[in-house]
Amino acid sequence: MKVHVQDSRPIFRQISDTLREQIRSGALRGGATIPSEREYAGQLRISRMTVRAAINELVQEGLLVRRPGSATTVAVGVIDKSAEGFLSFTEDMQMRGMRASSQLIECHEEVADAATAAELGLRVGARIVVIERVRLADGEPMALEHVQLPAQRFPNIQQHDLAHLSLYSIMEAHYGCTPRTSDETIEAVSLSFAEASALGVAPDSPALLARRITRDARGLVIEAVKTIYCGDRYRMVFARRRSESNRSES
Amino acid sequence: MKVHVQDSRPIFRQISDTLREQIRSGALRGGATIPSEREYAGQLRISRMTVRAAINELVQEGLLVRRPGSATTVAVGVIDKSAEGFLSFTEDMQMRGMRASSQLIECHEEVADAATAAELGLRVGARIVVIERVRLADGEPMALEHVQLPAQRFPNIQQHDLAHLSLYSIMEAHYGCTPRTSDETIEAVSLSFAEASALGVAPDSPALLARRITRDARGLVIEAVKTIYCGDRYRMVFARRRSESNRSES
DNA sequence: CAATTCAACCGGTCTATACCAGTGGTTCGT
DNA sequence: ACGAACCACTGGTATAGACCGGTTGAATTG
Repeated sequence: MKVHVQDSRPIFRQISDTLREQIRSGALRGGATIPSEREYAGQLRISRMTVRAAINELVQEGLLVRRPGSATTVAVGVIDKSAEGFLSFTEDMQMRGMRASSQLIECHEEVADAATAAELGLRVGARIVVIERVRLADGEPMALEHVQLPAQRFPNIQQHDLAHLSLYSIMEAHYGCTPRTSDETIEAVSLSFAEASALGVAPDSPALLARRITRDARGLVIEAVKTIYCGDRYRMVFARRRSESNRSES
Repeated sequence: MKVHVQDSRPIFRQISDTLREQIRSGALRGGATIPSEREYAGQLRISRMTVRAAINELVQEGLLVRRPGSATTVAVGVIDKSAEGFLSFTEDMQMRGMRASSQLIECHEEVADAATAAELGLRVGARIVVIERVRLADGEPMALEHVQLPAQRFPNIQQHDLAHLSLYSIMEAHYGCTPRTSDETIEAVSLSFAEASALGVAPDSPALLARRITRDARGLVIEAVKTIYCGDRYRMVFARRRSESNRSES
């Protein structure tokens, strides 16, 4: 392993990126012990604290496990980090190796009622954009999606290609808005006749109803989404991690 | 704020705990700016790096937001951390203010078939413990739970009070085993006649089927759980966070 | 040989210091 | 009045050293 001064990344990130790559690529197997912090420091001629910062990142991500008094090892059950956060439908399908697209059913501005305004953190009467789409995966109907956005935050968002682009990528590219946190609930429901016919399945089929409130880094609500996933076509995948009660220096 | 030498916690944890409490209690509102790192350091007569370690924890948890060149502020949309990890059924119900209990349907040892052995990371033929329970919340049937454990890791676990205790608390107290990561899938299904009658609802009712593989800190599988949640009684709650592409020193 | 001791090594915490790159307000010159 | 330069601040990164308590295996002792 080497560190380069001309690299724009900070040293500790160069190290963590290298280690991450070695783990992902399988060069470092699960359970393998990595060299000690002092060894890295001496080898690379950098401070031990810098090495620790690098290793901290990977411990954080669940890739490494520290054992005081003993060596640091590569975690065995590695969590797929992409499944840890939350994804837009487009991203979700991409991850499953499918192509996402949409049939636009509705897209208009309207005035927020009390409940919606509360959800989005707006004043009653503020304008919102409502987007309703059938979401397709490789051309097959997979879900019904109902999105509400604050109109002021995303002016003229209707003009973009809502049939093929990820909503999050549009937000990020054109409005400088990055989704950061979400509160989500999931329940099982039976499809109504209208929903079932839109998805091309039998009425009363079981389905997942997911509601999501998404916020950006400042804590502002950027969308309220209600998605109905076809029960026999969609399975939601999670990778979760308990925070250790015995936290470390972080 | 004060730090105490006689406190067994490390200094940086004393600080982060205090700050966490101030945020949770509302003494520090969302959006409020906290004193600078150098100010804390001077005030408490400790090193700035120690202050950083404390603040890092809270940034990590999404409670604080750093803004280089400017102040660190309390995050606005605060994620409920208890909903971020994964919970045992008992913990889940506790969080909702309900009392969890169980009706034990099955509890026996058996030999793992190929599929189960693979799930639990055991050799085919290894012994496993199977626990089947109806999970009740405040006395009402809420879910059907099917748990498989490696028998070797949890000898005589059948002896414990599986009707009232959290499985995780038993694991932790008697086997020194802490759940750390989980891979989970959730789908919508219709209840079979048997399942419906066990839960006391109509057949073909919609339900959530959750499958979970749980691992400890070493990456060893400690349980494989299949839970069927009654659709009209249970709603799954998540708080999720996207990792920022622009990571910090951590 | 078994039990104990001990030293080498591990990560965990903390200090004091240094310099950088941004941010935002003040001040100065036009 | 207004832009430019400056400066006092913020967090971000990195250094080199120190001490602690736990782990482990080898050396020593009974």
